[in-house]
Amino acid sequence: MELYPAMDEINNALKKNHIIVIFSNCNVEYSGRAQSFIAKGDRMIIMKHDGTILVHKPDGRTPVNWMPNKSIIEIKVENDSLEITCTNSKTSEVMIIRAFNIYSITSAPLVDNEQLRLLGTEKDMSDMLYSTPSLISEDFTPVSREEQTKYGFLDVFGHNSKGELVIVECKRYTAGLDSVTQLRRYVERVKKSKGITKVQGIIAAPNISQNALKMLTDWGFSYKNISPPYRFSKEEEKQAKINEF
Amino acid sequence: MELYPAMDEINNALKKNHIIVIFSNCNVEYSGRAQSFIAKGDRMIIMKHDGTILVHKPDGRTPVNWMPNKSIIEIKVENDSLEITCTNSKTSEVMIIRAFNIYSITSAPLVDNEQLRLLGTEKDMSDMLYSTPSLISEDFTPVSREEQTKYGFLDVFGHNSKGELVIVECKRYTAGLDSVTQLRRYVERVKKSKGITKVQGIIAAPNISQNALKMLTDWGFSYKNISPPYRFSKEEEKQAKINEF
DNA sequence: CGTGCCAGGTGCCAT
DNA sequence: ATGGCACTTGGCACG
Repeated sequence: MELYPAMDEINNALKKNHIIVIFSNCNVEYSGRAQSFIAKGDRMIIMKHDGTILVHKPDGRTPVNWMPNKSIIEIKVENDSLEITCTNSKTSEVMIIRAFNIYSITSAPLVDNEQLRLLGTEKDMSDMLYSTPSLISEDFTPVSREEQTKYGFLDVFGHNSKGELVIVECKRYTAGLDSVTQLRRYVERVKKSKGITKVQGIIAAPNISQNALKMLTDWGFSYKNISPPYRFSKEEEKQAKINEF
Repeated sequence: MELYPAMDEINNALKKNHIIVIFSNCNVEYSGRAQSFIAKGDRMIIMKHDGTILVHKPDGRTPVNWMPNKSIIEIKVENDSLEITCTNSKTSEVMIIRAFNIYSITSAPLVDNEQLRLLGTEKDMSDMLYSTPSLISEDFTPVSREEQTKYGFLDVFGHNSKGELVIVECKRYTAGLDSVTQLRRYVERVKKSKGITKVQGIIAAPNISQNALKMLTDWGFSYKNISPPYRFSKEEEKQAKINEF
């Protein structure tokens, strides 16, 4: 495809706020939070109307280069290439794509007002523990969940029958060393704020690494094997079907 | 576009290991590590020949749904839709796309053997501090960098002239509470392993949050303002913006 | 806006 | 495979 017609076609599609996909042989230069370069190769360039730009290799889940939304696109023809300069003033980033061959340009005015509904997050997990505290222990009364208390952000926070405070840190995957240090930080913060020495710390997760478990018990905390919920409730499923029509 | 021809075109492109881009009106259902659903809307579907599948909304950097590589794609025509089922046996995930309208299908045999070269990572930063330790202090002699010592992962590890051990934790962005707890964990590990009480802990970063700085000093550690190579410091960035006008 | 923290995180490299 | 951790992390919620 010739460079000038390609430039015109892209600029037209940009003007119409279309989403644009370009298959091309190009190199990419990036400068901003870091600096990068990738030499000539066949790639897919995606331009979204919010100013997001993605450059994808033929393989892999993650774009090899990208620019955040609200980026500005400028195109000009150089000797042997289409030079696409993407700048973002907010983040002080620049990405320059030099396309030496353009195989195809596709664009379309996509409209999508729907939002993803997701179940099985850590929030769902802490909600579950809040409403069914016996999953943690018969001797646990939750007080707050997923809240920014004055002691910090605590997943589930409550007390036992002796009145001792209990802090539960949820992880939806394997808990590692970082999870334990996080719990420790919360416990220390509460201890210091309240001027008390006895606070129970619990990690609730479907799994925990060996090192993390050792560090956990060394610090006098405990582990409870709990998996996050991951299914829509009956009501939500019904609602999903209704929304479709 | 009719459903049967669309199915044939996609299957042909899959057979040829092309990268495929489909603009369509579809809903998407996901089940695996969590569960999700998004109702009908215009989206871009990308199929890569390594089995990666991405579903993009017209906006945003992140795909609304996706499947990891080595996923298997099966397509069939239902009453009113093209049903694209993506399964990954390794991760036990399933994604089902129901396309009610197919606006366009584009495919191409992209070849890309190049790899991204990236500068300004945390590794580059620890390399810099290792080769130019005076950036930390005139009284600092590094011994190892980015190595799995028997004390754990330490970014830069060394000693001062009094023979006291020094641990430097690098961050290429603003250091937060987690950075401080990470440093503390490393310092404690070394102290315990060596049976010593005096270990210097230093955070090297271009910036540090107020809370993190307080926790850092509370724990007797210190902060050194250092930017990763190839990245402007906060002040330089500000200056750069001023110079633009 | 910065700060904190989850994510269906992803990717890389180590044991 | 599991684990420990950085990432141009991205994204959101809250002070």
